[in-house]
Amino acid sequence: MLSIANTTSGAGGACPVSAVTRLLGSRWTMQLIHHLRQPRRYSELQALVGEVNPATFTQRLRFLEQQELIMRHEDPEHARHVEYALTPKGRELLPILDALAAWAQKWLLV
Amino acid sequence: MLSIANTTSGAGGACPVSAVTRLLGSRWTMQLIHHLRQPRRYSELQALVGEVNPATFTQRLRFLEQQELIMRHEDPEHARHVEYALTPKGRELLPILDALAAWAQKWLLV
DNA sequence: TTACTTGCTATATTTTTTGTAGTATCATCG
DNA sequence: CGATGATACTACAAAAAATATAGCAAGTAA
Repeated sequence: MLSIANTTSGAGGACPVSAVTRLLGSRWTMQLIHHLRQPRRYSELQALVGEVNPATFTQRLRFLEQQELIMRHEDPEHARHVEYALTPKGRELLPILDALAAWAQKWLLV
Repeated sequence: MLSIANTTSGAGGACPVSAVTRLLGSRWTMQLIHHLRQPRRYSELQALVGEVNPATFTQRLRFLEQQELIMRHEDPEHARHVEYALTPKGRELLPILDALAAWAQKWLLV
């Protein structure tokens, strides 16, 4: 039996889909990861993602860092130069985001 | 000017990932679709998804129906019997949810 | 020196989500 | 036949999340 199937019965506790949405479900998260395909600086990322509020944006970065989906790297030579990059854990979401993007291309942006 | 503007996103308008998150980004949405692998009645779905608030839950169902990801079917014989099911558009998200679940299995649930 | 950029933080306001209660309609049981 | 219970919601106040806007310290460029 598939492990996905038997988790559908519970009250959402151990269901992997609900586990995922606790990580990726809040606003901007998926865009953020998407735009971190290559390492980016704070302001760069902010511009790419769009109309994000800086407080939310920073909070999301901190959360994703804490969950080990991204890494924050501050250049000690030049402070004020901060780069964010995906961890392996985060990088493995990219094919899924690609699939979502393909779905969107097909069904949304015709 | 840097090449930020001519990428897929710019200000988030036409980026397929941001388009997707406008549909799936709010809470419960992905769980909802996941549990609609087979058609379900309102209360059944509610129990599966877990601790959802009924107002949010209904709002989400209405929104997904409006976006044509799910269909609402009311049995005319027995009113009060309502079933929700995925449309083809919605059904094509299931492999992606499977991939997310697999990612969760690997990285989240030991 | 002065102005500007970067990577944030602070605060008040708006929007979303929640908790809890309630309701109309029907079926079923006694 | 009336009481009881389930179903599919709706209503409304309160809590939580997101937003707009302003500001700030440290560095960099002119």
